[in-house]
Amino acid sequence: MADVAERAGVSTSTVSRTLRGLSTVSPEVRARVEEAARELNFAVSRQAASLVTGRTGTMAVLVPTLDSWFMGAALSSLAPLLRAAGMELNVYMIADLAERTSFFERLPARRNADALLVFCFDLTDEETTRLDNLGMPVIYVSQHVEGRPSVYVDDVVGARRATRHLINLGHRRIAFAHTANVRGFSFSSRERLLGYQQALTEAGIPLDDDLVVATPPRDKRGTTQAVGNLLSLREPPTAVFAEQDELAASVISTLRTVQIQVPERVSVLGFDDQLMAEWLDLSTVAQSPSDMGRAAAELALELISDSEADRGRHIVLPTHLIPRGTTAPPPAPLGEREANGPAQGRNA
Amino acid sequence: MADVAERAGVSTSTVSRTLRGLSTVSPEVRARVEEAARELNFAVSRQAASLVTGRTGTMAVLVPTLDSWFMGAALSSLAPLLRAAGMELNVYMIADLAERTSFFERLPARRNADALLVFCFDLTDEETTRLDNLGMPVIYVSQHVEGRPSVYVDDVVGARRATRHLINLGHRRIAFAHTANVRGFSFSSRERLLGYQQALTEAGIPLDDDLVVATPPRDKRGTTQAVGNLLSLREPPTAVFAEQDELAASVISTLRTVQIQVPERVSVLGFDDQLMAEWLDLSTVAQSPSDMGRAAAELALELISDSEADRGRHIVLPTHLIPRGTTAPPPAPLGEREANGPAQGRNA
DNA sequence: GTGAAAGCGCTAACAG
DNA sequence: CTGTTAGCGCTTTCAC
Repeated sequence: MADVAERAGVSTSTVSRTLRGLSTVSPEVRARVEEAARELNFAVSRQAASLVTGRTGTMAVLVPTLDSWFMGAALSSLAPLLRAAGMELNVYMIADLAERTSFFERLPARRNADALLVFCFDLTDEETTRLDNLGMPVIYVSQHVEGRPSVYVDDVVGARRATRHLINLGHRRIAFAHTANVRGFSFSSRERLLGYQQALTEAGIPLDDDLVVATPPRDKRGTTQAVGNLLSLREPPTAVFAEQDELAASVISTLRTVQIQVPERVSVLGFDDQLMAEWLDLSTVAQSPSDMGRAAAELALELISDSEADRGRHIVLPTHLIPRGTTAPPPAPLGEREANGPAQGRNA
Repeated sequence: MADVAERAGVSTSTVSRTLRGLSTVSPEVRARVEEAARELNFAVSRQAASLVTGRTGTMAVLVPTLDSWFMGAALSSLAPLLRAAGMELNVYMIADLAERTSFFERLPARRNADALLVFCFDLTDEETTRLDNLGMPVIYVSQHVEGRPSVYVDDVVGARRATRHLINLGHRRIAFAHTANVRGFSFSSRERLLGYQQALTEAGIPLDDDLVVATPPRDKRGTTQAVGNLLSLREPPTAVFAEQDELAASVISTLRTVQIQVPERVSVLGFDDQLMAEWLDLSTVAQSPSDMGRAAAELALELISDSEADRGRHIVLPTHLIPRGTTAPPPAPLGEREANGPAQGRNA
């Protein structure tokens, strides 16, 4: 910066003021400084600046993974907002319990960011408390934490609607497939199960633990086994509500492999409405991680600039049921089919 | 840090030495300092540290998007390496030309990172030169730049292999579908087209521009139109090589919508080997963005710590053809089928 | 093995 | 409107 000052024939203060866009610089001096800066390829060191301002110009995000549809969409929509606000994006990815422990022990974000966005974790009270003392606004995304700023969709309601859709179609044996919860790494899964259970109970359908199956994430074999468990039940389900589109896709693929038609024999319903849902003509519950990312970024920027702002605000975004081709009425029971001909004609 | 020093009854120098793990601290003092630091929840300010060391402890990555399979996988595999090296991950996402221009003009990463990983961009010479003067190692990922460290797969070879697979199956009318190149935002696309063309030429099959179609990324309508163009040709293709799995999925979905069986009537081949390729039983060319991310991170760390290291090194990772269920021999020509009965029986 | 002191590059009063 | 000055919190000589 001294170089720029010298070249422009002014003091470093003036260079600093110019580069920060303060209006208290005369136009001609501003022009000289800007040119000098350009010629010297000068860029302000955020490090040095933050040392004195106390602000880092960085937004930190804590994520369980980066290779998921959800995180990709959320971060992609969040990034332009940060850029517009002149902030950088610092990603802390925590993939396992060891990294998690060390993160919460050392809290490396401390003093190195102006706000933290925590995505998708199922945090313990202790962890939440630890974050309270981080010295910066912490926003919870895709999860709600009592008394802290949160942005999420109502997974319970979404899952309840989804299940009701299946019930309305006439299904009574409805399975719920979820990804095995790597401890504390999936907040929504639990909530969606709850919604599923609520819908069944409301409809007077008894809960059956055998209909709830888990599979490790992105594991073809796991899905095959889970589906196998369902198919070998005394009274197998006529519909499967998968907690995520990816899982739904895997379930469909498994069913079709064994010649079980979807939706004629078994209906499958997802959650997310990823791009692939359209390709697969998958019925699903839509949520928008992009909207969540944006809302979270806006909230964070607000909390950074206005320390008076409401620190307990919850932003709840909507979900929508998108009925497509993988859900249909259940086939007629075996007895009736034999008596009345093909199930197709039952409702004609 | 002064607080920690006081609490531990030592000077800040000693605290600094302790926290950085230097061995010139006596065990008992070290213990005292560490406890004081823990009690005070102290975390070193990277900002202040970097001001004097000149190193920021940050790796910057420049990416065109975050919501793609490729970037997700690459960043997910890269993150643990950085974490192990005690570095943070700073993401610059550039989504359009305006952001791109401003990034290269201002180069905000200057002095705010120790190395820069540039992903997937089709850079101009001017941009490359600009990065040369960034004052930190710049590693190009999923693209090669003459004389600069690069990590990539050989898209030309991969695409040639893919095309050859189709030729070997008996196809002669082979289409190439690629995503419309938003100017300068897709390096691989061009290379894959080249490989496709080479394979055809080697096999003595004339190139036909009508067989090369483009569609905006992730645009169902665009795909429908592109496929429509192919189907309405005087001599339509019997195989489509899609430059990405996602595009292949979209093509298959379009074809099936109009009752054109895959692979009986038209074969479809992808590139990437995403998870969805398995669900769709999609034949494809596998590449590993995870390996690329890891290799890039390792290379970057090496270049940071060893300024003598070879700055022109290229790391080329392999691709593999994964034949699955969406590629098959072409149907017998119409004339022959009429003469000889169903195509199925032709080779019996 | 430890402390004192200088200074990294910048911003924020405060004068002028 | 601009310059001078004093740190921000750390690391790094250099003494001891």
